[in-house]
Amino acid sequence: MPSRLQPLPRKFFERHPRIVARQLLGKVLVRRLPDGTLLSGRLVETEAYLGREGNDPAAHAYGGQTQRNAVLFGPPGHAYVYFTYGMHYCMNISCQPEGRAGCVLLRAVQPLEGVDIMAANRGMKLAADASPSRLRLIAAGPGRLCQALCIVRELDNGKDLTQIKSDLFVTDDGYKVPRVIVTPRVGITRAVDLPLRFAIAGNRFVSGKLLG
DNA sequence: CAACCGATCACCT
DNA sequence: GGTGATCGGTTGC
Repeated sequence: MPSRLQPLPRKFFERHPRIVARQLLGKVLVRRLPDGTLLSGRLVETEAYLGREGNDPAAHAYGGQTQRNAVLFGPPGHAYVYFTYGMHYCMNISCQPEGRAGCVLLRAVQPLEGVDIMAANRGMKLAADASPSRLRLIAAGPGRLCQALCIVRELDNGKDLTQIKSDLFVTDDGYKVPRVIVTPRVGITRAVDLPLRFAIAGNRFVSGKLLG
């Protein structure tokens, strides 16, 4: 029961985004809805974005602090949720000590609890015998992940994910990641070659093609 | 299947 | 006024 477990502590997120992105693989993202319903999924794909000192032109923090990206410059372990392409949210977690703006983008989860509700949030009707390829469409990709878990900028941006009472957090259920694949990041036009995308090798719930 | 395109808007220059 | 850390439908090989 991931829900009973503790949120990962702030120290977990205080490290370099590359380390945090790697270490988040296999952890469980938990969302508690207002009515108490639990939605959760195992993180199978993440991307690191570096702070200013990392000289990462693909990162939102690259141009310095603005109103939009202010959360990234705050303490680690907070949600940075932004709206893009006119219709999608993306969720990141701030990393590194306050003042340094690294973060990790959550790109995909393998649905665990509340699968039917997450599918419904995505406008899908799931048959009882839904195939893996269909289950994949629930949360493979940062926009899908947010839609499935009801993550929106208006309510979730800036939320502290390390509080025991938080309705959005990451926890460790003891799962061991068998093998990790590292690739360049997806959907960016600058720093396209940096190997900062991490995924669980062979996992079907990763966005794009099956890796490893 | 890969490639392309349209949707649609917050944000920054 | 241009540009996206995207998605899903359509087109065409």
